[in-house]
Amino acid sequence: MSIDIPLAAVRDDGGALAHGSDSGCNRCPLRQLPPFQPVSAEELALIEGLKRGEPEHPADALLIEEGQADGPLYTLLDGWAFSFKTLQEGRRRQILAFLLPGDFIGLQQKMDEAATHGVRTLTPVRVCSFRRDALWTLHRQAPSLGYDLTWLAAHSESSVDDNLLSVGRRSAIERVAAMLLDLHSRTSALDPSGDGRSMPFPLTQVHIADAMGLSLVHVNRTLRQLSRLGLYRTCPPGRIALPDPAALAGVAQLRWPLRVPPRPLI
Amino acid sequence: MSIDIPLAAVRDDGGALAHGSDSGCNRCPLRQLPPFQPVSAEELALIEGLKRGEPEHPADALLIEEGQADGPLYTLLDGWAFSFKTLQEGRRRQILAFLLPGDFIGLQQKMDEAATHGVRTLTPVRVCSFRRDALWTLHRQAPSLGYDLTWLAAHSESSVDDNLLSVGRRSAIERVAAMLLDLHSRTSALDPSGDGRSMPFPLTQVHIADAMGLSLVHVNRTLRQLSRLGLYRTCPPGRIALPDPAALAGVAQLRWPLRVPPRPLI
DNA sequence: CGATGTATTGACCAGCTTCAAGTAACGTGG
DNA sequence: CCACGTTACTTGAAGCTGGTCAATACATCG
Repeated sequence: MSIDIPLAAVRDDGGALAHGSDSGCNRCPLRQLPPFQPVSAEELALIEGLKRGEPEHPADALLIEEGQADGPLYTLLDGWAFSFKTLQEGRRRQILAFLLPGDFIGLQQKMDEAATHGVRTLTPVRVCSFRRDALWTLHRQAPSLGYDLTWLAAHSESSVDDNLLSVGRRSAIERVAAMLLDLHSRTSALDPSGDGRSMPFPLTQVHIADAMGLSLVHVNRTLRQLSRLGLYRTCPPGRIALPDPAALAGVAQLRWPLRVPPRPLI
Repeated sequence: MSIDIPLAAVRDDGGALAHGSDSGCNRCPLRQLPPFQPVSAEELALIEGLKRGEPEHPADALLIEEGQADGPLYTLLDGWAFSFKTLQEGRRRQILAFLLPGDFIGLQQKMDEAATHGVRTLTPVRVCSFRRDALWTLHRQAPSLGYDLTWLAAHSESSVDDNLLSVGRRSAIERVAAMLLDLHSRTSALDPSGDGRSMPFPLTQVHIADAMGLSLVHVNRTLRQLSRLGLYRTCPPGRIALPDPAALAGVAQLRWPLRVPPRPLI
């Protein structure tokens, strides 16, 4: 059994944030990375004013519970997570999207009375925690950041769209290949020093199955098949290698390379 | 039953609601319907200023093409449409969501260089067409409407989330039942004078198949099965009846009734 | 009155699920 | 340090859900 109490056991080291040009957010290592668009000093100050801290959560922790009424608002700083929905009791969950550093968490839940999907960590994570009213304040005080929020919401859908296309219309091997490539592209963009062939991979085969609408057993067979084709290899601990991404893209019915658009970071 | 705090703030500082204005948008019949939240006179004026017209399109018309660079921006006023993605050549499309009056079309495409999904009409439609720069103008000049745009984007994902849950984790009969109930709830909310049992239904079985990740043949068998169970009946022309929605919800593994939250209309 | 699109049904079979069993890796406590 | 529990991974066998192919019926519309 995992720890399922969203806010318990979380240490929040907020309150000690500097408010100057040399402040914390300005030195946020994420902002230096190529995928993220620059922001003005004013925007940065506003964001920093809404920040509450950088709590950490362990692996396999529930950040947002399905149906939760007034959940948190985060930007994922470090680690992996995923959003999911479940059908009734006991039946397997459907993973909607995998969340990587820079992804915004809780937007959807804040737009509704109750969270329509849950969010759970895959690895230990560090998040940037925002005040409960951050969404409205961002919109009101900085239209450009409000626009960015709409951007994030729209692209969050885009990611689910891709997943739905896979689950609805691709065969098992195509689905798995497409998923591996998607994660490969996104992690590569976040790690300019990477070798472009191997990547961190904290998912178990159960996660792949839950994301792709497949059974665990069949995911295993499919991965073995990709192995035999020389398109997939595990390189412990917690990493995998994709020796030939272009060929994998051929299997996935995907045009390569995948586009990773520049994106706002809030 | 509580309204989200930021939303309440939006409405509070919005000033007097539009009552006596004689403008076109004010008389928009959609705005009178219960699912749609009221807007202030100022907001309404801004929206109206961005409006370009109310073009009509025939049935089965492509409103947005996949990959299109600078597409249109609409609110659907009358008729049905759907968004979709396709894999390569010849292979069947995946329908992502069905669009009903009040739904915003083109938001996602405006947030990217190119449309990530296409949009096609199901019936003849009338749309409210906006200027190309409407999104940014709305955010800049009326934060409350910018907030509404984020709301619309988030709920657009929510709809795809539901679909993904169905396609990934429900059996054929559960999927079809869930889809019928979703459309039933949404159309009922838009038609207070309806009888609550029958609804307009412009979809063919091919559309159902494309939305649910099933083959046409199997959709047909599934509908016949629901017929035999007394949960589904066609009542031409272009309508269906769901004699027992609660029982159908049981089949779909869905709690009934479905919540149709009050929503912004732009 | 063909042409087209939609619905329906049967026969066959493949992709995937389920069930079952066994292996490997790892951490924990005696 | 090893026995044991736990979790992840692997493989085989059997069977079901749903796909494909094919044929027919039916309606609408030039």
